[in-house]
Amino acid sequence: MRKGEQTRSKIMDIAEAAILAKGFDATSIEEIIEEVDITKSGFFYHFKDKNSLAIALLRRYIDREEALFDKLFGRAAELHEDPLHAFLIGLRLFAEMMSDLPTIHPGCLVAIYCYNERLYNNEIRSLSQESALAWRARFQEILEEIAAKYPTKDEVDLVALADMISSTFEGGIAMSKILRDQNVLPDQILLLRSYIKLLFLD
Amino acid sequence: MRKGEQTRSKIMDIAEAAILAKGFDATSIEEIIEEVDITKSGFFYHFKDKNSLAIALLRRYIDREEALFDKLFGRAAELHEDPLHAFLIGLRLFAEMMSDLPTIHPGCLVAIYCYNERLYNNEIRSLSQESALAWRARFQEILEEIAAKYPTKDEVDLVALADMISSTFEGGIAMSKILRDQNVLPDQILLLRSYIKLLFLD
DNA sequence: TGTACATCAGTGAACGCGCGTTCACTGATGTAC
DNA sequence: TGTACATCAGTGAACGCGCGTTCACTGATGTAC
Repeated sequence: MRKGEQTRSKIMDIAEAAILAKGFDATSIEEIIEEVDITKSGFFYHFKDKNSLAIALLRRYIDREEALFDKLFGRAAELHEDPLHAFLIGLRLFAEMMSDLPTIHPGCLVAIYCYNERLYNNEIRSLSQESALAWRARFQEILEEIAAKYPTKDEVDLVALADMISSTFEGGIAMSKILRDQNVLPDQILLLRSYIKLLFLD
Repeated sequence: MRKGEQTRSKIMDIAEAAILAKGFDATSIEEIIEEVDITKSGFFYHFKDKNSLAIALLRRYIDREEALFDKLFGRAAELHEDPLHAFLIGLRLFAEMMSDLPTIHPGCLVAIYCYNERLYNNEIRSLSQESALAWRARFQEILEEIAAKYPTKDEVDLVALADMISSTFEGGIAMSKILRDQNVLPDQILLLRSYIKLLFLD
């Protein structure tokens, strides 16, 4: 890795942590560069303005989240050939991962941005929406495969059910933060899992 | 209502709308007073600083939310004497109310603050946590009454289940905003209702 | 009923500071010949 | 192998503006006697 790339990702790491903890506006370039140990002009060598930092962080975050879900539910599919049981395993792996964090989940950048929304910033809104639609598509596909094999015990819209995974994630993070209790997020994921089980099984 | 009180609540109304739309830091006193049509000193006559506006807004928001839940689930209890069915009715009323909003749900102040968190501000953190604990207590009581009568079809922690109502609310709002689709929130509440039904009934 | 004083609900001007941004410059490293 | 030039990865100083906050003052309304 070239030196510039190293500095650039150091800026992004530190900025992301600060933004997740305090919000975008409350995080100043000044405090970022102090921790990175470069000057302000050094920052502007890597990012043309603060907004392009925000966008770079969002892109990276979305890619990582995507990769995480690939890994998680890919692994689950390896462990069981039945789509429903694989999904239930995936949700448990997900809950375990959220439970094993050393601290409270730092938060979701997409949610942060949606609560720090500047009306003029269309790119961030579009990126966020697209990533939420990608999550929806991912889970919708899984759920349709399940529904083709298992009849549901209650009448539900599979698109809304697909959104429930993201919604549980966002809600669980928010409640974990508000209650200052890191167990809330994994517990909510397990409740979601319980619902999926009751909905499709026995 | 005295003139001062009128101005004060006008400041709060306008500030709340702006904060829910853009976040706390992104909302300047300048833009608030312009819409209220007073001078900056007029603002500081009513609030000693920006932070005390934040606290006043949070207290009012929590009180209103509390009153809304009282009304909703009180009405539901009038409509059915059985605790489970009353709760299911309450959740449907809740979903309907969120569905009938003229626009996308403006957001939850508690969540906004948790994502705009200044580390130094303990009062806001405590107020938020207390209100989340109050929501938990409210729903835990209902759920225990239900569980005493109906055995659950899956092993669940009633405290986590009580948090699920708040979590669904927060997650649904966030996903509604991210997806720019106001149906997401009521749909998620209905899925929560479906889970409660499958968990306790038949 | 009139006067004196207090409180209410603000105004107007100024201040200072932090923050994002710009711009001219620079030493170190890489590349072409 | 040495020289010329280009690119990389920044530095240092300055700027301007918006923002939260302060402070001395003021007209309107309320209250006591």
